[in-house]
Amino acid sequence: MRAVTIKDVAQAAGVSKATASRVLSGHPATSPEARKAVGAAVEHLGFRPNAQARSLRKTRTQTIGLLLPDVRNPFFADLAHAVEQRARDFGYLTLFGNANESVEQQDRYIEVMLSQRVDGVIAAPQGDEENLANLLGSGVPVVFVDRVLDNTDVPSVSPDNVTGIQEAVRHLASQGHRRIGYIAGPQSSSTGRERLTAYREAIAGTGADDAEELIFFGDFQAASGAAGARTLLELADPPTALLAADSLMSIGAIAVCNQRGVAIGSGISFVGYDDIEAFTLLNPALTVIAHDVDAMGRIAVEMLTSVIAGGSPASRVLPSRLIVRGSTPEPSRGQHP
Amino acid sequence: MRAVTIKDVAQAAGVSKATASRVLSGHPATSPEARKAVGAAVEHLGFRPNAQARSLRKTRTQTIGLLLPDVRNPFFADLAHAVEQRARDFGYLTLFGNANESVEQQDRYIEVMLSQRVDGVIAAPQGDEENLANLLGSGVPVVFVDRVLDNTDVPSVSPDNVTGIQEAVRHLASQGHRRIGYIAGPQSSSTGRERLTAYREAIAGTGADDAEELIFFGDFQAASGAAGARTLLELADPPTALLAADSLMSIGAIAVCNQRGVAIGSGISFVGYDDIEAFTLLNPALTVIAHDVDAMGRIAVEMLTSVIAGGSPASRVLPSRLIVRGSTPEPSRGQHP
DNA sequence: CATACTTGTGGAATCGGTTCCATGGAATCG
DNA sequence: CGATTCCATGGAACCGATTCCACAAGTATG
Repeated sequence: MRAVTIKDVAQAAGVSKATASRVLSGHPATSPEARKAVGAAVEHLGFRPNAQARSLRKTRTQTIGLLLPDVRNPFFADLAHAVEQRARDFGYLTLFGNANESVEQQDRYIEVMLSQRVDGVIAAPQGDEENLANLLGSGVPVVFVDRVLDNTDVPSVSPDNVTGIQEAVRHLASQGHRRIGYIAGPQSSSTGRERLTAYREAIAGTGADDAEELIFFGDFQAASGAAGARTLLELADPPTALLAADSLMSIGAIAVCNQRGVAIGSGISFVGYDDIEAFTLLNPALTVIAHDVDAMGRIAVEMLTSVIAGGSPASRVLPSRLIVRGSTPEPSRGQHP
Repeated sequence: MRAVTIKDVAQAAGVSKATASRVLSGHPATSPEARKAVGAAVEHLGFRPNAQARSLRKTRTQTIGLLLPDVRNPFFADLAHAVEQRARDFGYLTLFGNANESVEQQDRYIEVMLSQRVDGVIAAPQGDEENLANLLGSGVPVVFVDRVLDNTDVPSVSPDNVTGIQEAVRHLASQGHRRIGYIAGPQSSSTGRERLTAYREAIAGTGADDAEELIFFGDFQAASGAAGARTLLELADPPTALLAADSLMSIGAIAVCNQRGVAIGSGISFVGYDDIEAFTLLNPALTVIAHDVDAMGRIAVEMLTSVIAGGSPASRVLPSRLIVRGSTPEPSRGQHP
């Protein structure tokens, strides 16, 4: 069962390969008769062009690579979905690479994508420039998403890591909280660093307790969120409010609070990161720092197509905002401040 | 900045293209000198073989397609991750196709995958055989995962849709529940049909109330779970326990219960489907029907490699089991039966 | 009416690898 | 020692599309 080729189509239509190809690619210099004959042959034979052969000849593959740390993280799943949908609009196929939170696997995927000759890459980078040297040195158009690397001039779309945290800290302080625990992300990522700085500045601005013991350093994974909650709850003078720097660490921390019978909303106030669907299930629902993941994915694709076309779009920072729900109630309503 | 080709490598190493190719593909008939020279040239020039050209000549692309309804569903995200990891072990790249719960997009992705000449496809099919005619008629090896299509002899890995539901219904009945509401999946999918049949048989077996009004037909999406919970809670004689046939409908239903102040665990008992991480956050934690998603993904890949190798592996059904947690408490402990 | 410009077409080259086949030299055998 | 086998190698064909180029026929222009 050999696949049908354009040669078979040409033969069946009584024209040359060249003419068949022109008809199929919508070239204007084709006669109505040729169009009709080729169309009929394609239909009859069930011809499906070989994408490999096409992209070998053209230099474009109409494929972009999307390099993510982990699809199982709801934030990245949403991002993947948004990127894929928008890429489709531009006629691009998206090749997902799941680095599985490892720089080695990230490197392997970079190699694969370059071998596949993707037309461009959208990456949420892990590690530093060195880990991405292959990609950055390849000349392939790249756009960073969610995270940024210093010392590079790669265009990026990232969330505003300052405003959301600021609003959250002020919100908690205005409710009388003085000890606000913070489960930080890894300082190797721009996101982790910027959010921590924002937390420190906001704490200083409100005059709340700035003890270093209130900060736990996690790694954006659920387990580290759990570890953070344990550590902070066991302090001699434990925090009355918790703030976590990403969705998975929020999940881990909430699980620990539940296990220990520390009731969220009454026993402790909690602000999570990313407005994922599951957070609305909690009772009370979670106050979160939200940003528009769909927009982030869409814009990343648009920026990449611009880079592919030879442009050099400016990096963008998308707004974050605090969505107040039941997990950070007014002190008068049962919260011990 | 033209890409480095094997011709450049051959030239730099002072050998022919043929020899360079043999060295690169590990052909035994190569001299140590040739290996050394080619190796050095590859290193020096930064050669990266063009996957397009290679798969054009060989008939294999070392790529498999994974066709899923929606990555944003945590169950499918986990499945995607498992498939990708296992495929990697076999030297395959995974091309994700997100059908976005639409048969049109599914069809589009089938076309893309066939054009890309994937070596095989793992699919959680939507619709019926007709919607997959292109794929099934193409001669490309296919394995179904999670869902099954009748009237086809495609090998599949699916969860045991009977045992888990049975255990859940018996568990609830043994706690004294007589009216057990069921939020069913779409009857167009094998999973939806089998789970409903299991529910009906289990209800009959325990002698609980088998009123048709206790069954709501959803579509495996969160919104339909919410609609189901609303409808069932508004019955003149509402159920004292709810059971939902997938994770997203569970999420929707739980959200509605929370909104209405119907406390899960005390106001109503609830059994969810799929043991996703977020469910453990709930307080009380959710009793669920769980199955081993990782195993499902791994086995699907193994079966597909077997089909690619010319075998015809037997379909497999993986066990489900009930994990009892706080959302279905003993009646004596605060549950009104 | 001769020249120039379109228009549709087919032959052939091309993209970057892999692989068949022929060749020459070294090793092995009777 | 001659015949056979083995090994490493290079030339050339090939995979399936696209595209350059030349050409023939038809149309517009001076």
